[in-house]
Amino acid sequence: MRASALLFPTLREDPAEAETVSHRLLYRAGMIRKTAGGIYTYLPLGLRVLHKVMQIVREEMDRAGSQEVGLPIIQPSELWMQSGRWAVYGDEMFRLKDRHDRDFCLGPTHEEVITDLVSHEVHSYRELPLLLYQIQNKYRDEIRPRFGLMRAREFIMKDLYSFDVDEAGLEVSYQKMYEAYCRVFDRMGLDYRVVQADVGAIGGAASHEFIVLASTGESKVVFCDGCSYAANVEKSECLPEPRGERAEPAPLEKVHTPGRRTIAEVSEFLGLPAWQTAKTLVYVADGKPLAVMVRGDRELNEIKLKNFLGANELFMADEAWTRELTGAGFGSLGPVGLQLPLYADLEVELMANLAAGANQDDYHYVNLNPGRDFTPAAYVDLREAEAGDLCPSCREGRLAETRGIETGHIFKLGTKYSQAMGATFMDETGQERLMVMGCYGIGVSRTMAAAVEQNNDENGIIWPMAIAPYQVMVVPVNVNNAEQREAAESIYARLQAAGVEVLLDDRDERAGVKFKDADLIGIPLRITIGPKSLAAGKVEVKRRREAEARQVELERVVDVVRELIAADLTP
RNA sequence: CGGGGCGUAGCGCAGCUUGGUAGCGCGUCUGAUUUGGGAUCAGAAGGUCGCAGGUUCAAAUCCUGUCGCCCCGACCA
Repeated sequence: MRASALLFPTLREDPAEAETVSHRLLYRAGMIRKTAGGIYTYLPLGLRVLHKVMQIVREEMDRAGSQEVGLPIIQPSELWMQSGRWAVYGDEMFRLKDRHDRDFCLGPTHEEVITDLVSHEVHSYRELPLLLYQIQNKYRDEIRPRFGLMRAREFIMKDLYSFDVDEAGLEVSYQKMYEAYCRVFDRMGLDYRVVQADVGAIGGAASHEFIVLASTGESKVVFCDGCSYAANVEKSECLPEPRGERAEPAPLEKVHTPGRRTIAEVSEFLGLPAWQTAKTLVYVADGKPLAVMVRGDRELNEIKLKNFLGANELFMADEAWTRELTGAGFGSLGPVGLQLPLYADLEVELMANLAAGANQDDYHYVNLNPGRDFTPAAYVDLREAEAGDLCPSCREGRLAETRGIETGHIFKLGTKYSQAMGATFMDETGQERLMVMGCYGIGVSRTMAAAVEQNNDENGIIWPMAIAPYQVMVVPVNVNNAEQREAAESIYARLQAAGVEVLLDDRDERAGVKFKDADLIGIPLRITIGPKSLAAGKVEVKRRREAEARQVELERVVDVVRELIAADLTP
């Protein structure tokens, strides 16, 4: 491709609307443009990256023994009514009507459609296991689309569904996918972690997330320094460990704490460390209020609470409602005299002489002791894991914390959808049985953004070789110089002939402009053809990631480039 | 939906407080001189000031409504 003919409108300045690195750089590099909130247009360079990601995904899904299908974007409401999700899915689903006033939606996911298909077309254990996938646009009317491609309303996803005769079969399919996903992210050259995840609304038995590490990521994960344990903080189990010496219970005391609301303010005022305080929070689960208590220096994990309660809807009560229920506002809540069901984190049981609110504005109790002064309905694992925690798996190592972007998620679904959609088969004994399903997603467009989020510098994107829009950019310093132009054309032709994806910057621009653009769009290799080296029969070959270029004889250029590409394409 | 911010030329912004000829930088077009890290000079094009009402002799500016966008929170690939 010639840069003179390529549509890649690079920008010198950051677009005002873009906050995150990937959004900014993809925009500036002329790879994406916004068409509406959370809806993007892919320009030629951006689309090439997407295609590369898709191709790697496709190859690995095929290699794992699955088959590609094309499912409809527009889906009839009947299927969703059958699974019960038409009512449950809520505002996140784009809904539309046809001219006959029939209800449809834009597919946010495809469990219904695929299970319906399989229920009609597959009837025997002899046809199982079956793994089907597609790569397609998904539509979710996000409450708040943001971060460019990271959380869009229209996005590209690879979704794969497995159908097995039993749990053991599902286990095999799940394992296959786990490995296929690792190969996908390995091949793309991304630094990622596989972590245990919460199953969320999709439901099912087990789940892993594939997290591309990036400090700007939305997901927080913990991993053990001693064993292979890794989990999303939403999921990670917390083992209770006592902190400090277990003191003898002291007499309960009520203290005036004027204006002290936060844990930091209260602990400073009382002269106690935060871990000797506790915070009490009032929540509403499916309309019923309740209170939860965690150590002052910990964070409540709402997902754990939601799972424990088996609640569909959970939110924190606002201050007015909280006051109505407890008699005090935020900052003075505590377990004593509470007229609500109270659930305390496991750690609370190990605490002694702790401080907490008195359910009276500006008053706290000190020397509270669980069992003596208050008794929760239950002690439950409710807090969010954090760095330094004891590993729940090996019980020896300590957890470290990192952030990342969830680019893949695999679930064991079980029979939830096969039951609802009537996906059954005849087994060897003539018995009709439900298929056991799994579902497996990769956010293709999000992966593109995650790759940028992880690979960039002050000059722009640094694409991993495997997903770069072009592998090499050939830059003659001055196209008006015949010698340089001819050398560039010759190298361009030879590289193309050798099957290298090459972009020739034949624009009549100053060298600086071309270098800036090459860096911004992140082409991994650059061949610079300038007067100095050309006089010696050489050109410069520079890796985007490195500062220094190497001098290469003209006739060796193709070989050197191929070697560099091969070295950067991890198996 | 709650909180915060913003809509003025393709992009980034000023002007609005105190109403009175719509401005700057980048980009674009023409010409010249340039050509190894976003050139210089000369000239030019380009804007219903998001939209709709209202106040006023007069509105980008004041008022009301509305639409859209961005950021923070509850959702998720």
